[in-house]
Amino acid sequence: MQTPSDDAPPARLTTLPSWLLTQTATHAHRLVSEGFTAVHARGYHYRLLAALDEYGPASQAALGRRSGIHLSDMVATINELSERQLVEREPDPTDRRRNVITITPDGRRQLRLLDKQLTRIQDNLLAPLSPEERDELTRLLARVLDHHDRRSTRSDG
Amino acid sequence: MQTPSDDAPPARLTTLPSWLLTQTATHAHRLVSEGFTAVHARGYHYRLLAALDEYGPASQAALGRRSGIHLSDMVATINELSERQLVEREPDPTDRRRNVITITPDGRRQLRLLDKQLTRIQDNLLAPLSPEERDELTRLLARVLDHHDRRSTRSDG
DNA sequence: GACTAACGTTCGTGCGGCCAACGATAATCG
DNA sequence: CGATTATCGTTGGCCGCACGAACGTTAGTC
Repeated sequence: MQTPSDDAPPARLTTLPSWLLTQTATHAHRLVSEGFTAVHARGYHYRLLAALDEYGPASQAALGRRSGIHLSDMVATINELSERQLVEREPDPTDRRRNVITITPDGRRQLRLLDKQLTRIQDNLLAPLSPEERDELTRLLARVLDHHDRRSTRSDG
Repeated sequence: MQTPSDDAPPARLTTLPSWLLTQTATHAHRLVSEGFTAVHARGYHYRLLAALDEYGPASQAALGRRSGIHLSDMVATINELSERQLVEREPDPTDRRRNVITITPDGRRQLRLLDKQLTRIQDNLLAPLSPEERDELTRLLARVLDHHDRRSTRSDG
C-alpha cells in the first residue's frame, strides 16, 4: 500500500540547508559515536585530549573555552578521563581556585587511536564525494562555522 | 592575560569534516530552535506538518517513516500538535490498529509561518556564502545525506 | 485457530548543549 | 585594611533529538 517513496522526506526539507546540515551531522555523529564507543570514548573525550595535546596543561575553564565544552560538563568529562589515567587533575599551586589538567602518555596513545578511527570515519562519511568535493565541502563548512563562531565568541568584553 | 586565541579549537578539529559538520549543525539547530520556540514549535513539529501537507493524512507509522521521526517520539509530537488543533488524530475505520493523522487549517497556517521563519534563518545561517556557494554546499550535503540515507533505509524487507 | 507482523504507547538511555546556584578563592577598588 | 567583583570548580537540572525494549491490540497468513 505504501509507495516506494514511503520513506522519502517532504520535498520542503530536501533542499533546506539547515535540515541537510543537521541530518548529515546526525549521520556523522552516529558514525563517530560508533567508532568512539568501540574504544570507550565519546566526543568530549576527544576534544579534551586534543586541546590538551595541542596547548599543553591548562585549567578546566581554559580547556572548556578551547574545546567548546561547557564548564559544567568538563567536570564529568575529566572525571571519566582521569579514572582511566588518560589525564591528571591536580590543584594549581599558583591559583588555588584552579585545577591543572595534564594529558598522560596513556592519554596520548588514546588520542592517536581516536585520530585513526576518525580518519577512517571521514572517509566513510564523505564516501560519495571526490577529493576535490570533500575539500570544497570542508572549506564551505569552515567558513560558515567561522562566521558563527565569531558572532558568539566575540563578546569582546 | 589569555592569548587572543584562547578560545580557538584545536587545529586537529578545524579541518575535520565530521566536526565541521556537527558544529555548523549545532549553530543551525540553535538558529532554528530560536526561531521555532518563538512560535512554540520545534523541529519535530515542522517535519510532521510538512509530511502531512505534502502526502496528506497518514498513519503515525507512515508519518514516522516519511519524516524520520521515531515511532516512539511520534506519540508526544502528535499529542503536542493535536492539543493546539494543528493536527487531528482519529482512529482509522479500515484498520483499527491505526490512527489517521490529518493536518488542520490552523496546522497549515502554522506550517506557512514556520516556512517563513526558516527562509529567514537559512539566509542568516549561510550569510558568509555567495548564492553559488550556498547552492554548492546544498548540493554536496544532499549527496552525502542521500548516500547515508540509502544505506540505512534500504533494509527493504 | 495459531502464528506472525504491524501499530500505537509508555518508559528509559545516551549524547550534546546549556542554565542556575553555590562555596571557595583571587583580583580590584575604595 | 575591608568590601566588592570576578573567576573557578562542582552539583543538579532541563531540553532536543535519536533510539531501544517491552507490551497490548489488531490484521494478515498459513
